[in-house]
Amino acid sequence: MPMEKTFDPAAIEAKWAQTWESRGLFRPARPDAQPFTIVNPPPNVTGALHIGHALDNTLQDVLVRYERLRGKDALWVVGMDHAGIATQMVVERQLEERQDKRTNYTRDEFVEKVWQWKAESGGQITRQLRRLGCSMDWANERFTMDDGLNRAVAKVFIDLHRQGLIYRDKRLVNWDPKLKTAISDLEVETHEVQGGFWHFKYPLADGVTLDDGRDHIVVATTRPETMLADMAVAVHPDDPRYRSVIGKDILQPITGRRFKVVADEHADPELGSGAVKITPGHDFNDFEVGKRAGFKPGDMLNMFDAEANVVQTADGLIPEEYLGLHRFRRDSVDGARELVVRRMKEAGFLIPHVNKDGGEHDAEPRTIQTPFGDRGGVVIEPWLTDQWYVDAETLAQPPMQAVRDGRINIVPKTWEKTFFNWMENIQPWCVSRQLWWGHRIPAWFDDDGNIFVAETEEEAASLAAQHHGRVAGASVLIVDDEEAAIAVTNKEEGIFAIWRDPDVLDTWFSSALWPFATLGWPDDTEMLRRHYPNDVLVSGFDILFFWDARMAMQGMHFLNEVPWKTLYLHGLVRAPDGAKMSKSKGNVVDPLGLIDQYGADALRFFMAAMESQGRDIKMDDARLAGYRNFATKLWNAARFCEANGIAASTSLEAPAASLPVNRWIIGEVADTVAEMERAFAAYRFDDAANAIYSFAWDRFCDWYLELIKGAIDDETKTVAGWVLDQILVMLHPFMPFITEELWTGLGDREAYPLITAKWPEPKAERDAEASADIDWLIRLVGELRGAKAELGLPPGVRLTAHFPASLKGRTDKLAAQLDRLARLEAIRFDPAPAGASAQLVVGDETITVPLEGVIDIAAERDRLSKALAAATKERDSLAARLANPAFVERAKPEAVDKARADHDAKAAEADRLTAALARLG
RNA sequence: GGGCGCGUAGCUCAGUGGUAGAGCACACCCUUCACACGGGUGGGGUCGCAAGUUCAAUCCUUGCCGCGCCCA
Repeated sequence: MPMEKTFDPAAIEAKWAQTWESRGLFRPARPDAQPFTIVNPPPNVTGALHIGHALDNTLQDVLVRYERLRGKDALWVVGMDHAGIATQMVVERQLEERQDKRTNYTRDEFVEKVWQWKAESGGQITRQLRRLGCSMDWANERFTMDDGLNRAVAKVFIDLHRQGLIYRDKRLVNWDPKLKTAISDLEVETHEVQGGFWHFKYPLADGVTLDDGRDHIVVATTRPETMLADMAVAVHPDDPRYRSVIGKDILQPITGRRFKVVADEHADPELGSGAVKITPGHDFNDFEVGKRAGFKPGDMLNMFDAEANVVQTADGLIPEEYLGLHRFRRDSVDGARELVVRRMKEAGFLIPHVNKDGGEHDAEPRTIQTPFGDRGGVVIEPWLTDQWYVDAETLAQPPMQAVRDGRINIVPKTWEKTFFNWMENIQPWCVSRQLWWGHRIPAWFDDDGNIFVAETEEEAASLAAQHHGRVAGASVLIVDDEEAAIAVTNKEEGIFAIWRDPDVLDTWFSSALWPFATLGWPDDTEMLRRHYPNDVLVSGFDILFFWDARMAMQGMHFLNEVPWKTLYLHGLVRAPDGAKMSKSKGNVVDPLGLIDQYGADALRFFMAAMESQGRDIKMDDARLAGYRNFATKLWNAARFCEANGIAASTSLEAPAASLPVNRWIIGEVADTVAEMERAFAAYRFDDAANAIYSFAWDRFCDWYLELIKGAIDDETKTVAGWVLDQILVMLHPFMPFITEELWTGLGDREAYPLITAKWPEPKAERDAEASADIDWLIRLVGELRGAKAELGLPPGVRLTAHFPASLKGRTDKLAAQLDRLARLEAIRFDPAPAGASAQLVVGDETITVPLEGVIDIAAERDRLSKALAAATKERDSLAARLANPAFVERAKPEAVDKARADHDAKAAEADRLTAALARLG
C-alpha cells in the first residue's frame, strides 16, 4: 500500500486513540514486570482542556509511554474531582436560567440534579485528553465521589478525628459572602484595592481625659463599618500618651456601647495615633487581641449575616437604620460603611483628611491589600463560625522529613525552599464547606453541644446513646436539624436526638487521598501493594500547596510511606507575549484548536521540547509549525524507505553491517539511545526531545538517507529498516500517533503495535573507523558545497578532485557516497595541474579542485583568507594562553593538554591555508 | 518586608570555569528521482551593568538596573 504524499494528523489520530484503548494497550497485563505508577492530577469535572493540561498531561504521557516501552507495568491513574464549589455553581446557574433556585429543592433532590448534570455534561475533559493521546488507564477511571473514594474519605476523617488531628473550633474563618461558605486560606487571593483610611474620635466615658487634656482617643480604620461591633480600643502598654487611660471606658458614638481601653502590643505607637479599634468578631488581628483581652470566641460580637449584611449584635446596640444594609457600597447602593462615616461626620467625630493642596476629604486615599475568594471573586469577610480544622502542622512533619532525607525528590530542586517555607508556617486547614455537593461530614450533633463522629448514623446514634448511658438504638432519634432536635428531645424521659452536620468537606480533602485511594485503600489490595508509593507526580507548581503537599501529608500519615518518589513541578504556559493566560484577558489558547491546526503530535512535541526545568513556556506558533514540519519530514523519510524496499526490522539488536555508512549510523543510534536515557533519568524532557529530533532529521534524513541513495543493497535495507524502527520507538513517547501509524505501515505488525514495542537495545557501539570515515566525508562534502556556493558555482556542477595519495584507501571505501554527495567528475591522485583551483582543507589534508576557466580567483582568495583569519585568530589566542606561565602551571593538566592540541591543529590548518593561498598566487 | 526565578543571535529558548548553540526569522543558491511543511550555503551575539574571586568568568560571589512569581 503506497503511502499518501503528505501526512494528515487528523486522519490517523482518532483511529489510533480508539484502537489503543479498545485493545487495552494502555495497560497491558504485565504481572511480572516492574511497576511504574503515575496518578494524574484529577481535572475538575466541570473543566475543559486548557493549555496547562496539555503541558501537564503531555509530560506524564511521555514518561508513561517511555516506561511502558521499557517493559514496565506502567499504570497511569486517571479520574476527575467533583469540584464542590465550581460544580454547585454550574448547576445553580442552570437553575437560575429557568428562574429556579437550589433552595426550591431538598438537599437530596438538588444533589440528584448535580449527578444528572455530571452524567450529561460533566467530564468533557476526558474526551479531550484522549485527543491529546494520553495513555491513561481509562478502563478504571475514578471520581473523587465514587464509592471507593467515599469510603476512604470517611475513614480518613474519622481516624484523624479519633487521633485528635481533626477538630471542631469556633474562630474566625475566611468567609465568602457570595458563595456563603467558608474557604481555606489557600483559596484566598490578596489583591490591591484603592480604598480609604478614616480617622475618628472615640470619646472617653465618665469625663476621663488623656494627659494632654483631650477627651477622646483617635482611632483610624480602613473598615469603618466594623465599628458597629467594636469591643475595645487597644493601645501599646508602654505608650505614655495612653498609659493613664488603660482600663478606662470608651463610649462608642454610634452604638453607645461602652468598652475598655486595653493594653496590647498589637497597637503600634509609631502607626497613626497609636490606638486601634478592636473588632474581635471581624478581623483576624483583633480576634487575637480580643482573646488576650479576655473575650471568649463565643462572646465576640457578630454584626453580619452570611451575605455580609448587617444584623443586630447580641447586645442589641446597633441602631435600626443599619440593619439589613450591605457591609459597603455595592451596585451603586450605599452600605453600612457609608452610613457610619456619614453619621460620625454629622456628629463631629470624623477627623477629615487634608491633602497636599489643602483640600479636605473624609478619608485618606490608600492602597489596601484586600482578600478575595478565588472562586466567588468577592471580598472575603472574616466571620466567626464553627468549622472543622485539620491539624496540618502535625501532618506536615513527616513530609518535610521525607524531602529532607531524599525519600521525596523534588525536581527542580529550587522548589524545595518554597515547600519548606510553606510547610514550616502551615496553619490549621479549614476543611468544612457550607455546600450541598461533596462528601458530607460524618459527624452528628446534639443540642448539648456533643459531637459524634461515625461512619453511619446508626453508629452515631449508638455513640450518643452510650454517651447518655443508654442502650444503643433504643432512645436516640435521628432528626434533620437542631430545631427538630429541640422539639423531640425529652431528657426526663430519656429521649435524645442527633442531627448530621450539614456541611461537606473541601474537595482537596478527597483529592489528597488520590495516590492511594484510587488503588483500593483502605483495603489492602494487590494494586495498592504494587503501585504505592507512586513513582512520580507531575504537577504545576501552582498546586504544590493545594494538592501535592496535602497528598504527602495524608499519604505518609495513613500509609507511613511517601506517596511518590519524585515530585516534578513544571511552570505555566504563557501567551506569546509572556502574559499569563486568562479568560478575562481573552488571550487563552485552545489546545484543541492547536491540535486541529498542527496535530496532537506537534503540540506534544512542542510541550516536551520547551520543558526545560524551572521556566514557564511561552506559546510560539512558529515553533509548533516547526514540529509539525518535523512530523512531515519523518513521514516522507518513511515513504522513501518504503519505496526503496526498506521494511520493518525483525531484530532488537543492531544488524550486522560491513559498510562504513551502516556501521556509522548504528553507532549514532547507540549514542542517541544513551543520550535519551540520560535525559529521561534527569527528567530533561527538552534534552530527550532534541536528541531524537536532531538524530532523525540531521543524521538520519540529511546524511544517512542521502548517503545510501543509489546504493541500497540488502545490508543497507536491513540496517535502514532497523534504524527507522529505532527512531519510531524513541520518538513514540513524544509523537505517539505518527510513529504508530508508520510502525504498522512499514511491516505486518498488527500483533505488535508500537505502543507496546520494546525500547532500543542496540547492543552495539560506535565504530571508530567508520565514524572517522563518515565524519571526514561529511566535512569534505561541506567544504565542497561551501566552496561552490562562495565561488558562485552551480551546486550541481561536477568537478575533478586531486587527493593526496594517503587518502586512496578511504576514497575507495566511500566511492559510491563520494560520487553521490560530493558529485565529483573524477577522483585523482596525481598532482593537480598548475593554474587556478579551489583548495579544500579537510583535517590534515588538502584536496585540490582545478577550476581553470571557471574560478573567480579573487573570490577563492577571499574564501581562503576568511578561513585563514579564523584559524589564525584561534591559534594566536591559544598561543597566548599557553605562553602564560600561570596557565601552564596552575590550570588542570587536561585543560593544558587540550589547549596544546587545539593550538597545534589550528596552527597546521593555518599553515595549509597559507600554502593554499600561496599556490593561488 | 521575606523568598524564588529570569535577563544569551531579530524572536522563542538550551548551555558550559577554558572567548557560545538549536529552532524560527533573515540573505543567497537549488523545480537533485522521500519531502518547498523541502535541500544547500551564509550573515548575525562586548552572554543586562559594575566590581570581586581565579591562570582563565557568559558560568562562581557581591552590588546595581530591568522583568516576573509566591508569601506576609
